[in-house]
Amino acid sequence: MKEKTASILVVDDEERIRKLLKMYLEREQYRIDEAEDGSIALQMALEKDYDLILLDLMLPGMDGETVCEKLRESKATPVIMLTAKGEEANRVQGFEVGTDDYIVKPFSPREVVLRVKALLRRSSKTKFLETETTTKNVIVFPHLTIDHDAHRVKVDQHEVSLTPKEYELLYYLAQNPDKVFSREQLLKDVWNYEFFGDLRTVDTHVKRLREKLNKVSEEAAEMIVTVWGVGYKIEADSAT
Amino acid sequence: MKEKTASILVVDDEERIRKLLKMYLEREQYRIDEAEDGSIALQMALEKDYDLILLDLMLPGMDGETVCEKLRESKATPVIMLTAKGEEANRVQGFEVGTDDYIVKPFSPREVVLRVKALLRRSSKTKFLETETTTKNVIVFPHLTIDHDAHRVKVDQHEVSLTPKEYELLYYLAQNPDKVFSREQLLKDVWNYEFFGDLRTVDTHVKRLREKLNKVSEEAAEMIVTVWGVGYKIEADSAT
DNA sequence: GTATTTTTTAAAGAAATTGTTTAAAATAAG
DNA sequence: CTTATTTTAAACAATTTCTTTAAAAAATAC
Repeated sequence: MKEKTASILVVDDEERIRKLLKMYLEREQYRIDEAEDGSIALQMALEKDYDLILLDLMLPGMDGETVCEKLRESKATPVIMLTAKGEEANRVQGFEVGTDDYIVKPFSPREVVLRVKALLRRSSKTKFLETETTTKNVIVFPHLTIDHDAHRVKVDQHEVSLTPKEYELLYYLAQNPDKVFSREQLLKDVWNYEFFGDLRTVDTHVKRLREKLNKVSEEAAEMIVTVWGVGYKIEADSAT
Repeated sequence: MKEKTASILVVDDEERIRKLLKMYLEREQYRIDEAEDGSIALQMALEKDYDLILLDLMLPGMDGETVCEKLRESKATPVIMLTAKGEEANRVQGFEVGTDDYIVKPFSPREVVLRVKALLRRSSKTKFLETETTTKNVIVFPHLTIDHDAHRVKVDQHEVSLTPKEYELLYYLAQNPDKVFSREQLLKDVWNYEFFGDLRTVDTHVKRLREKLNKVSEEAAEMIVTVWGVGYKIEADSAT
């Protein structure tokens, strides 16, 4: 099948959020349109066949729920809703308006990209049933295995329990083996967009991560490599 | 070689119900057609050989019973009837017009998927391969056994009596050992589609579940594992 | 219709995670 | 070899998440 880059409509009244999402999604080769007003967004979504819509709940013009509802009258475009934390975030979000997924603000860019990819994969899968390959999200290294669906990390068959941030960090590095990330970049991608903390925070997490891995296997711990003056990376071939 | 997936016709006048069913069934690799009108549904069912039909009782055009009756004149397609709560649900009349099973609204998505699988398995022994999650009738863990047919849970040979929700929750988790579910997802799948309550509801049920299991065996209780920042899972190998 | 059980909500207390700070160790460079 | 810089380590404070408890609401049985 011919690969076509998906086009995505990003709807949020805050420009910095739109730009942030746009930047990260364009990096993944998606084509991005923006809207800051609900009713305009609806118009756009009706005119053009987007592959996915990222939709803020609270919007001028028309709120996200209503946009979604009205859109559903004629289209089945997948929708990911963005909700601010207080905004009944700890309730089950209704699929009654036809939302496919939702993300709570402030999110980490990484999270959004993952969810977008997952939803696009799901929705294209239903379109072409032949693609029945059960996409298992498992990353395997010589001593380390990360099963993302089960949210489980194993070092030499031993399960290692990681905190959320530790897991996120490891998973992010593992997704791009051998690629070095600066502390700034890791903070930007893995942490949420409202966090502007100390760069040493990354060090601390790396330290704790190594510690936990090292309890099982020294080789596994040594996979997380320090690149002096630059940052950190995961080394795929830790031929120690 | 391509594997054949079952095709299902979903008939309901409410769009959100159709979409809901479609979403959950497509997730199980079934192919879904929709109809909102009774007589149109009948036409479709006669033209195409569906493997199963999910049929709402109350329908515009022609009610579910009549659809089923007329269909039976020429076809034996398995039918699951959907009935609203008050809607003469207690009358097992449904079976007289050739219904194979019936589900009372509001149902939990999980329930429908289980019933559909069960009926498909019954109606065609070898025609279809089991989809992703194999529905077993007895699930056995080191200290815990769940006999779904008997609706009975045993911890180290001792029967533990659970409330309906407690049982549903445990059974759902047990069907996907080691897989982590968010509270959100548990509420969506295990609770009925009209429930939009608090995420903490899950915590309370987990707590009581652990409590009951713990009365018999500490190991059994510890099988229900909290994954911080993510959700809950059942651990198959509780080799603590 | 009342009583009982089950489910849900709410709120306080406990536990775990995260971020900051400080000091020590390691590395690179002169 | 010495110094400056960077990274690691460890301890503490702040925050977040989870558990527990109790009480209200809903469903079910009597």
